[in-house]
Amino acid sequence: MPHELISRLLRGNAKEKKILCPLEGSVGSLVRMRVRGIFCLFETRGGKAVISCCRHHNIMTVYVLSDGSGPGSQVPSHLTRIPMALLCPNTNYNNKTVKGEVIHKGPLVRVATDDLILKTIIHEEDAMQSVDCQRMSINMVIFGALAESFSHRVNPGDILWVSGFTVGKSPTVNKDKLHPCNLLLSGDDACIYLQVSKQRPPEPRSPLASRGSSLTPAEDLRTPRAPRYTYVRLDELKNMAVVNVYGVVVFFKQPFKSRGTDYCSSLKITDQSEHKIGCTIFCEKLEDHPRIFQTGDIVRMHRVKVHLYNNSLTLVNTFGFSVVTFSGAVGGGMEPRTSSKSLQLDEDDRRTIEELRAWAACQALLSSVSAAVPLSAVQPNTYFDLICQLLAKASIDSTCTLLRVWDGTRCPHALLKVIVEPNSTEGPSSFSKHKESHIANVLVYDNHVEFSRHLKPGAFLRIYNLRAIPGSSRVPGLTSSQPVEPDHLAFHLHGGTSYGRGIRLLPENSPDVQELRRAMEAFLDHQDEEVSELNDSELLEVWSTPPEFIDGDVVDCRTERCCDHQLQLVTLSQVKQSAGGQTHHVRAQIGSYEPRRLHRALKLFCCSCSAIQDVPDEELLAGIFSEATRCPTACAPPPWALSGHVDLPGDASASQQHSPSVHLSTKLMTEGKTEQLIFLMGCSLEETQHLAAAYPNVVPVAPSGGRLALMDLTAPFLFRGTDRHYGCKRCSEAAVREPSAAGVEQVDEKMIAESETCCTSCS
DNA sequence: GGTTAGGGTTCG
Repeated sequence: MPHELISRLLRGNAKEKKILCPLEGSVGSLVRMRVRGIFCLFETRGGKAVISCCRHHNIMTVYVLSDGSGPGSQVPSHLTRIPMALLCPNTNYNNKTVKGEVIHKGPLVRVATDDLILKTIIHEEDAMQSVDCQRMSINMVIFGALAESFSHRVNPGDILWVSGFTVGKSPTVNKDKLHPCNLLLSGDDACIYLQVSKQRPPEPRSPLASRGSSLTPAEDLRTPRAPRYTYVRLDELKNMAVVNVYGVVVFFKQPFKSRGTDYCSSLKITDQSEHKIGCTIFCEKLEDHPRIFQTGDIVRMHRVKVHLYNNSLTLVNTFGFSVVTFSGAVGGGMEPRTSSKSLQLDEDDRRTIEELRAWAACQALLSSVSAAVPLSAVQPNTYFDLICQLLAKASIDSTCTLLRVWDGTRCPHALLKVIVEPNSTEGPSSFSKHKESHIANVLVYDNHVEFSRHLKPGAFLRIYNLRAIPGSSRVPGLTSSQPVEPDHLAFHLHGGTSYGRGIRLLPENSPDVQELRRAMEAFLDHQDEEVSELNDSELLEVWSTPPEFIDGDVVDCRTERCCDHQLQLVTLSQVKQSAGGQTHHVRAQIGSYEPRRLHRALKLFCCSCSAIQDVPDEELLAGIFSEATRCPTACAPPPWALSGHVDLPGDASASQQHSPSVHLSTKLMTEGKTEQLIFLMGCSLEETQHLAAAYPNVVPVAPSGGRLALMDLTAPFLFRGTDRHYGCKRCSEAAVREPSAAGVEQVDEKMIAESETCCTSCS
């Protein structure tokens, strides 16, 4: 194939890509060829091969502009800037450049074996350029090595100058309301000049990076390189050295406010050398501190300095410090906990972590440490960690705050009651009798009062070194008229940070929170049974909202009502004081609602067979997805699909050991709608959502009987942005088929549902 | 390239 033809194809419109060419060699349904450095994908059709896709595998990548003399000064002078608003298809943009700030960066998606695609949105700031807002942000599609380099180098907030691009019509303009064109970057000429956002922390200086020149070509990240970091064992530390270390946490304190400008974390780590080394971390921002949940966690620290203090070596963070924490559970997840934007995590790191986990599991390192205890197992006169959900909180006085928490289990001991004013409570001031019996009142003192100020009801917490005290003495807020209850268990979080005393917010994805949710779910299921036996007044208490009756007349009941604002606005307290049977106009903020788990109040409705089914809750869905990820079985992709692997960006890919794959319809590809529909296999719910943000239609699939199949119909069969579309378990016959979008401008849920023989019941 | 803290239970 002549090089000129391919060059034309690369720059040309979609129609030109359908040129027929003679079949060369053995061709299956798809074949890949390399012609003068250009990868072409051919699809057989009637003894001829049709070019499906072809990309130049260029090596040049993203240029990072040097700091200094002002933005844009190093962009080559032969390039003239063109306002984004003036871009239109089929125009020659040689020697032109478009400038914009990255406002969205999609994941790097691998299609076939050698091609990569990344979608990003850039925004043009300068007001002088255009008054048309829609034309101020544009989708940019980057192919090949440039996409890979972009994925590693560029982040939202960075400023780009783009050249060597072509301009095509945007297939998503109706949906995303962005510029009607796309910027397409592939081939030799495509070039990106990058000005890293000032807000972004600088990356560590690589010894490989060249210095002194105004333009620094980014490293070619596909080539294996020497390990970026070396780690020093804890028995080989030398005073005053700046080192990188790995260690198992044997002691830690949550960050606390120092007398200086920073928060201070104190921890002690060990490794196979059995040396225990204390570490002190000073950082102004809490998020830059080690995110340690429990002893046994593994930390990796870069750029800590060895100091000698009291004849012991200690580590203190120094310039360019970064830390990442992992669970210490053998065989556990590798989700990195870090604020670092440029996390590097390779096979060596994973091996080091697994080795430390395996080693620590055989050591008696953690035997003396207080483990987390559920409320059902709390013993009087002990210190323990409590993993719980905050339901409500109330300030008692300047040195004491009440946290009302639960973990779904019930403490066998009678618990201290603390009476506070309902209007001083954040969160619900009362609960059903059943739930109340599962709630622990935790009194936190002194420095923990300040931290508690930031906590919101609903948050998941780990409270460290909580003390269970029987026969409580007088409690602040208790008036003399209230009897002291001698045999009740009180929970105190004393002031100070001894023994790591403190509170930590747990993220939703932590295994502890997932376990907590299971316990709460079990509680709620049990409560549902009880509610059905409750009488009316108890129901009122549970639902907190009076039934829709006024003077015995049924009030019009709709999901949404409009207020005509004819009545005078009154306060809730005025309503409470007024006689019944009146209509009021109030404006109020929702303090709480029941049922807390809204998915219980919403149902999916099938318009074909009128079946009603529950909306699955997130945890159940996450379980279905992770189950499908865990059991990778061999699966032949359908003959109509072009298959490849997905590289998820940053942390996500680093933390997953699975290998997600993507299947694209070759038919859609030839119709120029490649990205309109992707079939995704082996991704977690979170990853699927992530990709759904970048691609208009994402169908999760799983192997079944050696073939590609839809997932269990409990799960959505289609993600469209944040919308989820479900099949009907009763009447949908789910199957994966190649969709046809001939003559259709845009792929939508209806079209997909029809081709999947799956009815949309709700979204 | 400068401070902070430098684990080891409150005293409610």
